[in-house]
Amino acid sequence: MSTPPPRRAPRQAEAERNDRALLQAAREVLAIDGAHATVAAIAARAGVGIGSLYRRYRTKEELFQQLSTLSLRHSAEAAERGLAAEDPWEGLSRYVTACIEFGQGSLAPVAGTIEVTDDMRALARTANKRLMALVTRAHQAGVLRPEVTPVDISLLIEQLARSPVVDQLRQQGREGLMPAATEARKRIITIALNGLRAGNGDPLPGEPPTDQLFTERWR
Amino acid sequence: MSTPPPRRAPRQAEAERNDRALLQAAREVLAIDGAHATVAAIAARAGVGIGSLYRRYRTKEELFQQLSTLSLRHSAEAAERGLAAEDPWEGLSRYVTACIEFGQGSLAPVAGTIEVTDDMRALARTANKRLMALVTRAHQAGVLRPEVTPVDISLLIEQLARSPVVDQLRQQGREGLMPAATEARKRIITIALNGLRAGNGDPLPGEPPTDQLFTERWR
DNA sequence: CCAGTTGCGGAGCGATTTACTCCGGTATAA
DNA sequence: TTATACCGGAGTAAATCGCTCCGCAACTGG
Repeated sequence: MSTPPPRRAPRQAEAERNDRALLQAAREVLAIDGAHATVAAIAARAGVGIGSLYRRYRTKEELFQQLSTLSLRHSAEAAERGLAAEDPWEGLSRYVTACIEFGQGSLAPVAGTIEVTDDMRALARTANKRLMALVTRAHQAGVLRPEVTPVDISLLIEQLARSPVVDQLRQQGREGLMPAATEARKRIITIALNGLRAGNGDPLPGEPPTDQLFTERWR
Repeated sequence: MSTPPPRRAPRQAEAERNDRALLQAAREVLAIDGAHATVAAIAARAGVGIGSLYRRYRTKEELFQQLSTLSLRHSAEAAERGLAAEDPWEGLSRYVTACIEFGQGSLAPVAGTIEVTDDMRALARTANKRLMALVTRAHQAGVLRPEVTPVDISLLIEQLARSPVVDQLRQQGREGLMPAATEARKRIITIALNGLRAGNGDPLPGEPPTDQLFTERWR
């Protein structure tokens, strides 16, 4: 009848490692399989049993929500770091690079399939506000093509956030070629970033895109 | 006992229309669902019965092989047109644009899952030879960044050949936003092409990628 | 060493989805 | 009208899905 004394969980460290592995694995599997990503594939890639996944997240949707929240938080932080940089171009290009490397783009396929929480909405607003500041500052410094809008930047990030080469080599298990693929990917990103700089090449066609393109997909 | 006179097939025109619709639908579904694309989804998007699909192609693999062959043929032809252009930059950039618009990138997920025919190998060789010529000519004219290799170009095409925004809006059936998405996509492509031009921005990092990255994936 | 507790992996479950077959019906040329 | 070539999609066995459950291993306090 006595209250048992509080005890430190025996295997808590392993649990935390597993959680991180699950989140990273989920990003990778989502990048490869898109909307058809399965919990079995995620658990397998994390080197973790299915049971452990379902102890931490009650459903597949809950896992994806957590993934989205973390991604948005990371994006907001990256934008803050970008604004902290002295050089406007450095700030913007580091923001873009950070978003790409974190695997922001893996989340595209879950848009519309999960319920958007208030947390997610607030983080998205913050990140977007900071991105606008980054773009404005770069425009004023004259280092960014004047026609480029924040939505252009977001779409460019989304476009570069998945790497067909890297994803497919991962899927085929050809780990030996991965370093070369990662290097090649960095070159592609550099090319795209160079295309954003002021003074180079053809003007951008069409009207500036509205952010409806970006928000509407999450319903 | 007389030989029956040759007759024109009653519904042959419809059959041809269906074939074209199937191929286009396959490209779209592959772009959205990747390796998990199903025959049912392809037939439905084409507005055609499953039976009609299987009358034309004995298996799913046969359909994908035909798709790959057509895509390679298109790529070789686009490179030829590029070489025919007078301006070296115009020739290269039209080749890139043509490859992207044809949906070259939809095929990435089928790499390694289908048997490569001799036809496909020959077409790939031709296309690659012409791409090398395009790149060399652009280098000699001094309009292309000197570090850029043909493999860089191929990887850039692959990177741009799928559009996260467009694909997802299609999947969600939001046809109303598609024109805006298509315009926005063109801006992204222009940005990337501008990044290829000589004289702008940072140098490309790392070693030039080997074409092992590109060939190995088809086993 | 022994209990006691906590988290582990994965076999198994019912429901769904898969590639593909088969056949009754329909559009078209003669 | 009749013959023919092609159509759509219900149906089939097999595979796969998200998720539950439980026997077992790893760790802590005595």
